[in-house]
Amino acid sequence: MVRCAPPWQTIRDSMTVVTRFAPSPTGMLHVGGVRTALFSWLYARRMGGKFILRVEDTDRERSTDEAVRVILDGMAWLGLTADEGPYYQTQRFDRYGAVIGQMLAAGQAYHCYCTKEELEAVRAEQTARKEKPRYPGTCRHGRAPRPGVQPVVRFRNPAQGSVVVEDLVHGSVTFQNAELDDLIIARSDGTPTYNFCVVVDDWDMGVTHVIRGDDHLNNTPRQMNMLLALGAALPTYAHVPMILGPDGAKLSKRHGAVSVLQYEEEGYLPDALLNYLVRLGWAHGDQEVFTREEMIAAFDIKDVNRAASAFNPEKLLWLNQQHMMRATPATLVPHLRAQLRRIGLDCDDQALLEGIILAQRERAKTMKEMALNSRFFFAEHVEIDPKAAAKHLGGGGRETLQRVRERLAGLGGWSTEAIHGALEALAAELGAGLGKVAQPVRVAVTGAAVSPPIDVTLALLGRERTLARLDAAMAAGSGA
RNA sequence: GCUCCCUUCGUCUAGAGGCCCAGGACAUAGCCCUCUCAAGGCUGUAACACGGGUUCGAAUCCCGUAGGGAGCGCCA
Repeated sequence: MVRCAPPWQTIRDSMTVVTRFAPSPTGMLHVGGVRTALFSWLYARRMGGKFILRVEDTDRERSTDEAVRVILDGMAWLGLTADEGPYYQTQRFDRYGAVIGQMLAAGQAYHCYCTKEELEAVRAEQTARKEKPRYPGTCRHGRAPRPGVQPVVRFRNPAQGSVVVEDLVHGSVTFQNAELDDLIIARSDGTPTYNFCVVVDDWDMGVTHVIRGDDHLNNTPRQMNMLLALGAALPTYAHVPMILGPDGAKLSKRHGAVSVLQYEEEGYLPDALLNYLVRLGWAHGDQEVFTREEMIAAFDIKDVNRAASAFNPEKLLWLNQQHMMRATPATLVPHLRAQLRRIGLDCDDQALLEGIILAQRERAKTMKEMALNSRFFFAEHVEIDPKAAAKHLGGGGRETLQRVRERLAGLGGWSTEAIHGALEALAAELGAGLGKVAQPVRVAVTGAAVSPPIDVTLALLGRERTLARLDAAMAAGSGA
């Protein structure tokens, strides 16, 4: 992970766009984070720039390996490949320490000997007075070290003037420096804090466009002040709105705030998830379905909306099916195989799997659902749904099955056309509609009253299995 | 409480002063197609948060109000 010559020190083209996704592994990567990552990735791709992945793990207490794994695997599954990284902040502590030392020496930062208890007391008073809780500046103008107190380091924020954030999605936002207090950049144990690390990292890595959740908009002026103090160039900011749960409330575990990998398990296609997420807060005319290439070609961070949007599972489902129906069957085969394996079915017959995909994709919203609906193709014996049997195998049902069996057994070829012709001819002889013949066969062969067209179903199933199941259904019927 | 942000159909959105008694999509209702279920096609219900301005004219500009969100941490 550690490299001798970090790329940002060798490649330094100020003209190219550099974006980054900097998740913190304190919680699972969910759709909210993924969308921010997507916007950064898309923008870099669109501008022919670079996309960096950086893991913000400065909070060693709350960071977990599991969360890091989900970030890495999730990004890989989605195909949001980084041009650099992953970098880890915990491996850059020396660098942060050096910058802090430099700022201390320059008077841009200072030691603060106030204890947590003292500060909490001050905050309590301020809140009681209905004031904004803030650091009172006790140590700002120098203070003798206090025995037994390990000091923190605070950034000396300008007291006067204002900072204007020229945000790509919000426009200009002005903050008064008087509203900003001196934030802690190093804890008493010496470890640097988030707001400081991002600043150093984005600076070192040459990030030109900071695209992140709008919960960071309030942090931006302080970060800009630090960048200014360091003599660094300011990046362009774009604060994208957050995603709400389907109920309009904050994204919760109940819906949405689950690991992205959950969507893989549920049978969603990466392109469909990405397509869904890009349309949350962004649009390109009336277009709903986008391929990756189309997204890259049409995307611009400037077109992103300012308002938060609610996650809608139904539309994701619809889009997933749209992508399933537009994909080349062969590209879906690995997905189908994986889902079949989950339910204990192993099949490596490429032609059969492609045939099933073609037959099933317009009646399944996810690859998981497709696998579930296709079990009868592989099972040794089918369990016949009693309700379906009662409806279609009673009365003359069994007699119909016998006649179908005779026709199919003597059929010259085993194609959808041949099967279709035989069943239709039989229906005509019986003076009934195709349904009168197809439904009993469907129930006998699939166990249910629902399946792809009967000719397609039988063709895929094969003559041997078809006849065996017709026999089994007739035998079961006579026994009852 | 203070600071900042946000507000078009149930949901995602188009709309950058007249093209809008507001368009598309999901969902929903009905119809068509049809061997089942789907997919597909057609039709319908449904929105500019509210109040003032500016203007010949406002969803679009300005000011308020209300509601929602974020930040105010030795969390990120």
